[in-house]
Amino acid sequence: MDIKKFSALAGVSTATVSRAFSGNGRIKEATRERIFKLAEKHGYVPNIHAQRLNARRSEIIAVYYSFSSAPIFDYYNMELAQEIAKAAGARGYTTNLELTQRTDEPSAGLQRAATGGGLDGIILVADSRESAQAFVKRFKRLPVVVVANHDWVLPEAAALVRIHQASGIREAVAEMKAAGHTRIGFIHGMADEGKHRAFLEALRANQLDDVGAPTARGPLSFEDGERAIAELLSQNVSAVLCSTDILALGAMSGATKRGLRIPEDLSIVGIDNLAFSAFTSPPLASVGIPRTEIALTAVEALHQLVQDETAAPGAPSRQLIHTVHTRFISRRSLGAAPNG
Amino acid sequence: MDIKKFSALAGVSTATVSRAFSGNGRIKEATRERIFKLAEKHGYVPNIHAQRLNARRSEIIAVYYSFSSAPIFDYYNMELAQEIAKAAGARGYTTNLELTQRTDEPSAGLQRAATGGGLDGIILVADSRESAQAFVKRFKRLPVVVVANHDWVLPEAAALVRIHQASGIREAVAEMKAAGHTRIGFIHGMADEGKHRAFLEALRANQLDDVGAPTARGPLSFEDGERAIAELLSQNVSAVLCSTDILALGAMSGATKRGLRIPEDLSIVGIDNLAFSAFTSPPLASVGIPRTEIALTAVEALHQLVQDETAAPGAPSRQLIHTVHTRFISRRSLGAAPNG
DNA sequence: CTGAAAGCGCTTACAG
DNA sequence: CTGAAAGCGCTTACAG
Repeated sequence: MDIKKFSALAGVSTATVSRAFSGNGRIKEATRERIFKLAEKHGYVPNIHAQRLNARRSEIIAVYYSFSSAPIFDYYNMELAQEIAKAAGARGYTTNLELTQRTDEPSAGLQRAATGGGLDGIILVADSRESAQAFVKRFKRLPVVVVANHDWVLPEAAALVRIHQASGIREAVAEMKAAGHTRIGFIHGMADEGKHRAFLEALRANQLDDVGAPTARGPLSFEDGERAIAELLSQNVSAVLCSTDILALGAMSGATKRGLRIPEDLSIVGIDNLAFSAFTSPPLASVGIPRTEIALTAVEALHQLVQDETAAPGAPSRQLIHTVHTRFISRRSLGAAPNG
Repeated sequence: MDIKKFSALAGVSTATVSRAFSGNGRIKEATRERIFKLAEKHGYVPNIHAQRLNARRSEIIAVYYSFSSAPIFDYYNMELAQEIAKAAGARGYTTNLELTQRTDEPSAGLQRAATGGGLDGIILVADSRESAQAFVKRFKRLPVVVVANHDWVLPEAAALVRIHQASGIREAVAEMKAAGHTRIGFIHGMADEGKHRAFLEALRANQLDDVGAPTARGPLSFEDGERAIAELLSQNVSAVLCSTDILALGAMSGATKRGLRIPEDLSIVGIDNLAFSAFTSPPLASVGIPRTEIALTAVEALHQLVQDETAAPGAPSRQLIHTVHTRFISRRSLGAAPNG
């Protein structure tokens, strides 16, 4: 049943049917109602592709993750994707779940949709400036919002949502200091120079030794965390900040295996505040990322770009920059220093 | 740049350009190459909505979760959605990430897409027969694959992927028995009658008391697990099977808080085998769900339905039923019974 | 308020 | 192998 058959059946023109469904143009309330009733009865629904073809708009966005090396679609990113999908849905957009094996090579589906009008825009979650830049360049014509760590400057991006990791990290280090820790280690994640820099700054701000701060590489998995903590323990740390909660959980596990109690013998703090981090044993103190705020901000920014593009196609617009702040979440894995 | 401008520019008809891109119809290799070069140069890409309008096909599917009460889009479902998106991508489909607040009311976007031709099909992950039936009825015209627990019969569903929870649960109980456990408790999740029944059967199969087996309700969160384990501990269990890993983690946490060591004093086993369950402390023994197999099977089945529908629209086809088996994954949270 | 008709950007029988 | 033309199912100026 297409609009032609249906309009004949309803005894009106296709134009009238179209107006009834789109809400555009004047139409008598009575006719509209009659059309709706009939549509319901005969199961007529406008074809969405014909509408999109006309509108040159799809109401679909994609969330894409661009990483500097291995692709990670881990819990953190899943939770963020969820929030974005929710915020996008509230704005009338459908969200594509994009997963890809190669970080430097968007999937064929994404490519196709993005260049062929199948996507109104993309929210790019990127962990390195280079990959974000490459991505933005590749999809020059499409509205792209980049969600990024704080200290990036990305002139090419039309919109930028920056996560100010430093605020939460500063709070975390202050808490550690307050708990009597003076020798604090750091476990690296992927492409986390920003976090590490913020950590060093926080040490200085708290009159702690930043030059001699013990460091170990993750970068990614629970096992990486287990391995890394072993390294750090030989360097006599009493507390460790980890670049991600996953690494922190690995670190807790590794320390426990070595017979240490957390937090009595060793304090561990993560970054990300995953949903389950509140429920590990002990519960993991972590730097909380405001996912909902990030999602809302990114979707609003994208919507703005889409609107602007509609209003004045091709017109250069001012870069939108938003910054969201992180906050330390205190939990039992951070305790008093052993002999403080 | 549309096909008209571009074909003029290339000095051929729109038909030829179309054939170059679609791969349908004969076309001289040389012309095709020339067209590709030119398209690359001028940035011409066929409009995807026009193509879909013609094809009456979108190459988009949705994964939808239908739950008997509160909506849950937890780690388990996220991991499954990932696998489905991956399998779908390999088949050329894009996957929509559907999240909804009301379980009985698909989102407006899903509704619209599903009925307006925006979706080729839906993979429905359902935890109750009723909700699955209602869903299938609602989207009568659309290919729907239902991913469900084992013992469902769902005549309305065109395709069914059944997760045979009983096989893994049987193995789990056998292992507990082998470890000397004779009094095994169960923590309920949501809509998990199937799992519970399998548990009772497994007890009987192992000559254990199924009538007196202590039981507590979850149903959902870590906290639920913490609460439930407290109930069970007063009933003198030495091992507990939990309906989900999340509940199991809560149970471990609750038991630990009460001063019990796992597995020395109490053994805990989950169901789902989440990615992080291998890394909790102690690592959580669990019934593994073959997510990749489920995803592949579901996508293949859906693809099959789509193909059938294309070949013979409206023709009733045989119901596709696949069963995938679960398996017990042994880890440290299951140990010898205290005084066995 | 409603309709006839052109147009959105492709594809595909049908001819050649 | 290639082209002219009708068609996919809507929308929207333009008239009335």
